[in-house]
Amino acid sequence: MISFEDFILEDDSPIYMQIIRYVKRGIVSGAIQSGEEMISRRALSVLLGVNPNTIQKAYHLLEEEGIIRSRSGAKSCVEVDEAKKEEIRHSLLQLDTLSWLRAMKQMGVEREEALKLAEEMWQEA
Amino acid sequence: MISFEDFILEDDSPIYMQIIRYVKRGIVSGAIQSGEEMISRRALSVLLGVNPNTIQKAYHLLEEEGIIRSRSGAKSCVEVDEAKKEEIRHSLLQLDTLSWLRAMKQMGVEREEALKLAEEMWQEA
DNA sequence: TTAACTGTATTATATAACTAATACACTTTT
DNA sequence: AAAAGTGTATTAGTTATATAATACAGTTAA
Repeated sequence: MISFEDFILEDDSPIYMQIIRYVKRGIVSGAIQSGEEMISRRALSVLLGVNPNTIQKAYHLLEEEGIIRSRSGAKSCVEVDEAKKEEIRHSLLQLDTLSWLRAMKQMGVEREEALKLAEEMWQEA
Repeated sequence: MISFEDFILEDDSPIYMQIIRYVKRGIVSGAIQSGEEMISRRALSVLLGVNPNTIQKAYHLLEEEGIIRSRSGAKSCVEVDEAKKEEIRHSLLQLDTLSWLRAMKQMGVEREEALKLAEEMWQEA
């Protein structure tokens, strides 16, 4: 079951967005596999100290995106085929990297300097 | 005068935050220098198609952070010494890079793969 | 000096994000 | 079968974000 063990709340974006991001990244890494059960909405709300409705919003959106499947009464399950996984992987890698590169460019950081900085900070991240 | 020429609205974070980020990054790159006049709140609101109060919120926070100075009736001015500039540069580089590296790690991307991806995408960013 | 522009402040409204409390029907477990 | 857990829904309230319409006093420029 997906336990959200290493999930940490940040405060830059809405909580339900952070939950969606966490699940998507887990799917990309392989830590979350198709067929796995999600932790229940109530349990996750207690675990994160967040309102159940906020979790419901995240799960509902995940279902609308075709990433999880829910049937009333039972736990929700992750359900993604290889094509979906590759689609998620591609879009996340692209968007995250682009926004970092644009930040560096806007700050006038040279390519080599940016790469060197990333290389040096890798282990502490 | 700081004209916000290349400023583009994205929709992931609040507009007033994006404005603050834009000014800070400009200071780091040197595109925005201490002593320069800011575009007026009203003019910027027209330029971005955004409510004047939203601009006022951004400018007010920039003043609270000790980045601009305002006197009633005259245009606001950027006012940052070298120490402040270095502080901004350090925190922005650190935070932006850390969040990208964490994203890569959460997706199970190896260090070499991440660096290679960034290198390849540099020009299109 | 006047007119235009500027920063600042106020009041009102709308939507999004989050919390709170509760209810109902379905599934799983005991 | 009964209890516990589950997805789903509803209603209400708070805070943050953004818009809208004014107003006033200080500064700048004609």
